[in-house]
Amino acid sequence: MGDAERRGTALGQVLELAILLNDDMTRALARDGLTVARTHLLWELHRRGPSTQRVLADALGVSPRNITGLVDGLVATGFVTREPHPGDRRATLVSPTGHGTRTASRMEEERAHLAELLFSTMSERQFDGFADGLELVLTRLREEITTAGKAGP
Amino acid sequence: MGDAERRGTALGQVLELAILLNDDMTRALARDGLTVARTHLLWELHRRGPSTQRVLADALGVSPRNITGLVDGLVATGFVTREPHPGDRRATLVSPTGHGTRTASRMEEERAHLAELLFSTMSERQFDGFADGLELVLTRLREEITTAGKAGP
DNA sequence: TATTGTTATACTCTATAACTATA
DNA sequence: TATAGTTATAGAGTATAACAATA
Repeated sequence: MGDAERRGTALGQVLELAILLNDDMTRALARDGLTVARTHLLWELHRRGPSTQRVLADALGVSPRNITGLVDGLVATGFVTREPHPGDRRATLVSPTGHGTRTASRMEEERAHLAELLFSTMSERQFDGFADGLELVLTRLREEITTAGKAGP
Repeated sequence: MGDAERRGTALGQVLELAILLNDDMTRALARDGLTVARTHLLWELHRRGPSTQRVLADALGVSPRNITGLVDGLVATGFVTREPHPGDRRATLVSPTGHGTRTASRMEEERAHLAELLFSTMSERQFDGFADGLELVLTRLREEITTAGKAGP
């Protein structure tokens, strides 16, 4: 196998990994009554503590209108609450409920468990080699994106 | 840094890589008037040649109704055609247009270019280490999915 | 009776634009 | 005048269920 072909194979595997991880997460979240987008919001809230919708819109990089919808869904399913912001009557403060906090914490544990599961079969040397390559690929991709912004399927 | 922490960092980087690749592809496809889902269909068509919608539904793992919508979009934007199936008057045959075929071919080239860009800075040894680890991670994840089907965010 | 694709209906994520209430 | 969040509108992706035409 030539270099180009081996690189193509590796890229294919990276893309497959991305798809499998995404599908797996989507399935797992659905069991909790969550979607990927709503979980992303819950996650930011878990990290930042109670926040205005404006802050969340900037954090997630989506429109304020979109945040309204995501918060609507999370309120309806009991993961967050919407309360008047003390001090700015235009704003609302979104906070995780107990259920929301417990769910986010559990997801942290499950993520650690997944990391363990994926990497525990590797030898120290294998893991280091993988981690080094990963770091390089990520750096290269970040550069490429800030430079131009183009890719294939 | 302990093992658990290093594994957590690596998983985080894998997830970031997945997100960056997805965003990058979405942006690039939008310039061609395509979306990820429509491109996936065009791609299958490019590989399989003219196919019925039923076959495409099975190939993409989505509902026949969804294929109707995706094909509608691709017909409207000139990437594929819908014709009566000779031999089964229930079915329709979806085929790539010249534009569709050219676009798919160009995407193949761009993909090879991306692989080159991501991996060309690595030494032979680095690449091999990364590819080995990637193979292991993918195998482990596939196992996990067929076994149960659970993960974190 | 089984299969192919459609119409009908619904939910989620996403965006822009116009508008309300407040700063 | 500027900001926070909403309503209004729109498009894309996804699903199930009912139905038509054909096998």
